[in-house]
Formats: sequence, C-alpha cells, structure tokens
Amino acid sequence: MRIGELSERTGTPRRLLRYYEEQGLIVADRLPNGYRVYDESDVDRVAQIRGLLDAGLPTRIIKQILPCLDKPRVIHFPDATPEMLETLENERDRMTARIRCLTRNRDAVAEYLSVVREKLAAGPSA
Amino acid sequence: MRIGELSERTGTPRRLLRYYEEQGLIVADRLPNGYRVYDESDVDRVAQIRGLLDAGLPTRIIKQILPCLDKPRVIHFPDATPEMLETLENERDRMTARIRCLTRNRDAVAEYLSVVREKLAAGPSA
DNA sequence: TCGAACCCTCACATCGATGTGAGGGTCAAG
DNA sequence: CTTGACCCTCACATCGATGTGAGGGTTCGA
Repeated sequence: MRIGELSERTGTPRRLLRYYEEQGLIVADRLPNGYRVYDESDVDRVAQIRGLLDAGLPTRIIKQILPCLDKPRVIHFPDATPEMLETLENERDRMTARIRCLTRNRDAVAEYLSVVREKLAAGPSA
Repeated sequence: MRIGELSERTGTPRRLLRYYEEQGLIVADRLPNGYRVYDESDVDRVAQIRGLLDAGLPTRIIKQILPCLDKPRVIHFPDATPEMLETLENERDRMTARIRCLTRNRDAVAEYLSVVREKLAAGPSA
C-alpha cells in the first residue's frame, strides 16, 4: 500500500509517517516513481510507534527498542554493544517506573470517578 | 522550605518548579519578600508531577487528575462538571492503554535482554 | 560594608513532535 | 489533453517542556 492508505488505516498524518521514516523508525520501499510502499506489517508497527510515543518515549529510544520485538524469535544480537545493552536496561527500568506511576494514578482517578458516580446516583441534585 | 531546597530534594530545576506553579500544578506561599515557600507535601507532589510528565501526560491533564488524589479521602466533587468527568474517564482509559503498551514493550525488551545475557554468558566471543 | 548565595521576574532560545503549505511530479479517468 | 487525486521534497510555524541568562532585590556572615 502507499502512504495514503497507511495513513488512513493507522489514523496517522502522512507528515508523521514521513517523519518516523526520517527518524529511522520505519523503512519504506519506493516505487520507480519515488512513491513509498508499505506492507501489512507496517500497520502494526506504526500503531506500536504511536503507542510508545504517546507513552512518552522519544523516537531515539523507540528506535532502539523496536528491533527487540521484531519478528518472532530472530534475535540478531551480534550488533549489541555493551553501551546499547545498558541503554536498554535503563530504558526497561524507566518503563517499569512509568508503568507504576501510571497505574497508581490511573487507579486513583478510577476510584475517584466511581465514588463520584455513586454519589451522583444517590442524590443527583444534592 | 524555599525553592532551592525543594529543587535539590526533588532533583528538579528551579525553572521547572516555577513553571509548574505557572501551570497551576502547585501553589506556593510567599514570604513578605516574595520568596516562595513550600512544605514537605510538595516534595511528593513534585515527584508525582514529574512521573506523570515523564509518562507522557501534559500539564493540562495532570492539573485535572491531581485533585483526585489529593488528601486521604476528601473528595470535593461539588465542582465536578459532566465535561470534566468525561475528560477524566477518557484520560483514565488513555492511561490504561499506555500501561498496556508500556507493559507489553517493557516485557519484550526484558526478554530480549535476558536472552542476550544468556547467550553472552554461554559463548562470550562467539 | 561588602561579597556570596540566595531569591525574584522576564524573555528569548532550544528541542522534539506536529501542522501547514508551497512548488512540483505521476497517473488514471473523462 | 486536462483535471483530480495521489505522491514527492523542503521549509517554515507551532506547541509544550525545558535551558539560559540578564537585570535586579534580600540576607547573612566575614
């Protein structure tokens, strides 16, 4: 598929698909006329990128963790330098911290909402 | 305490403490000379703000969810408009989505790391 | 009284993610 | 051949979070 379809299917502006490519997060083949072509797997990949961006990770980091989830179990770690492994470990820990923070606050918001809803159901205009 | 101490204890630049105040995330009393004064609870509050910012939430949203976790159980929902409740529900769901995305990817990174570590332990230079 | 170490406000700069549009090719259908 | 719907690159604009520094007060100890 070309960029327009991918944009529509992922709800992502074309501008951003090009930006993600520029940042090395996705690679697109080109037709002889220069048009980008994508395949089905790019739909998931873009969704993943957007999810991570939305969770606060910068493209620089996303670029590093994406290969870890590539393909089924084809771990191509020969190019894994010690610095890179350390970066990944740090990022794993940061993600864990984020998850904890988000969970705690999400639960608090959820509880607040349920209490308010309960009150509203009991005495609407009180 | 004044801004310098809070900055040091939270590892947050003074500039940002002032910025958070400007965004309505924290309120600081003032000494007669204009200096900001904070109390112990602000240390936790700043940590919470930073955690949420790091998790990708904008100050505008953080400002809305902070009151939900304020104090023990003093829910002051009289000023809870329907729009606000809807915003909170949306944000709760977005946080849940973020948590799922982060967890999935964190686990993948963690597994990648453990496999690589294992390989390295087995045949270091192979 | 002077200097160091605080604090203040204001304002411009940077950085990453994104919006927007100019200027211009490609291609299929009328 | 032309029009409309695609696509391209390039470049400037915006927005939120953050850096940086100018210009200036306050406090305190040497």
